[in-house]
Amino acid sequence: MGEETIRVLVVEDHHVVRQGLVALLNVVDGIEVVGEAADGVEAITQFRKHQPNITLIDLRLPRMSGVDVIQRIRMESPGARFIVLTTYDGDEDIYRALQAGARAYLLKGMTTDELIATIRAVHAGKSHIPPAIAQKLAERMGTEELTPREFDVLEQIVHGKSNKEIATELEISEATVKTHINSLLGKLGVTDRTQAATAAIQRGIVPLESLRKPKP
Amino acid sequence: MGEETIRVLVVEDHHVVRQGLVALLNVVDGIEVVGEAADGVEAITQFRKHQPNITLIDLRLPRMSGVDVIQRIRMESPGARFIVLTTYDGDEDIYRALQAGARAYLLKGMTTDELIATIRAVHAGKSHIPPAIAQKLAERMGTEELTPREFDVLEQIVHGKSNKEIATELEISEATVKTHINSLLGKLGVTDRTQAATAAIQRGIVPLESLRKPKP
DNA sequence: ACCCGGCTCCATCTATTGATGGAGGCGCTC
DNA sequence: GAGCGCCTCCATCAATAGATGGAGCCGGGT
Repeated sequence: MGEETIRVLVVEDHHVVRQGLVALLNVVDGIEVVGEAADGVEAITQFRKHQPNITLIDLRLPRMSGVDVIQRIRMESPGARFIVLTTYDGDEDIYRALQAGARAYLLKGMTTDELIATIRAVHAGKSHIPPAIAQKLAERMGTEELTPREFDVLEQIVHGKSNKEIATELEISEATVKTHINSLLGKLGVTDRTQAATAAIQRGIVPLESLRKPKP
Repeated sequence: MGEETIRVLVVEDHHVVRQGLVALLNVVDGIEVVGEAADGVEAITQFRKHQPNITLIDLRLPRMSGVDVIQRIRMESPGARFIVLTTYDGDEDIYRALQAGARAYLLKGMTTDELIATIRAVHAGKSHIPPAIAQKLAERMGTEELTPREFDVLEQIVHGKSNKEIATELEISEATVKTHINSLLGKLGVTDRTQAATAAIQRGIVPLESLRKPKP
């Protein structure tokens, strides 16, 4: 195995980073970049077109998230192999990406050698999760899952809503909002809504980007 | 002007991104990468050693922040020219970097052509701030400055402390804490501590990284 | 059928938070 | 030295937030 050239698709929205990656990989023996995509939708198009052996993918993408792309492609091509490549290390994203079927998770701080070694390893059928990431996953395991409703409430809290506003927004009573808050505080291991908000952001449960714009 | 080769120093902690940038720039006519640094301290060493015309620098660096590096180097070499290159667009960092003397601020999403054009422009003595960034700066201008004490309190709020805990931590009375909170809420344009916390994170006033570890 | 977990609601009580107005000290600037 | 902004403290009040315990409904699984 590994005799043939490894065909790679690079999905990354930052032009310079993507072009840099392509430049770096194309000079490596046995690796060929067969396609590039700058957003999630393009990623799927490019995947179908080139059927790469390995897809190097960032999770933060315009139009469709990396996690969604992985899920979607794996439905069509269960054998597809993904290496997640990202700067961000929010626990939640790591978890979701691996759930979706990513074989490896690399932070952008790794060396070129590590990247290449990982590409070869994953192509050979192996998985690779760095110790630092494995650590976070282990920590996460202890964490209880939030119920859908608790998640809704948490989202509103992060967006700065009061209990009354949340009640109106979700069309439930304020008492129920408090009930949900009470249980999510417990699950997150925090003691008040402010801690819940920062924890949610820090762990990537609620994306920071959702704060930028007021809302429709 | 512009006859000679532009000597560039690349400061970026992510290996693949840095190597990608170097690879991209070195094939450009009239630009030569004379040095690389992966953290703030190394950046200063490399600057002294190579005296580059342009320093391409990320703000998020280990050991010493990009803003500190710019300030430090500008004290020694007031003519030094910096182009800030970052993914993150927290208002506060933009402001501080430009204050410190950066001539241009680019997001990593730009194209290679834009990057090269900016390097040439800055070398020719011009400045370059993209419209999106200028926009944020303008918005920021309307914002009142927080006093040192208000900042201390805000920091504690983001870290999930109660008023009582903040009072103890800062060795002031709870009443004083409330006074500070009241005025910082006004300055931030929010109505409660939870909104203050998310706003602080979103605007980059309190770095998200400070949440990772509890603290000594 | 029974049980369990999630979602809903309720009432009650306490603690925390935020608003307001007033007040003295301190250091800087005009 | 008068004025100004910051920091400190105080008291008081109203609004929110959080804890607790109890309750009914529904859907899935044993």
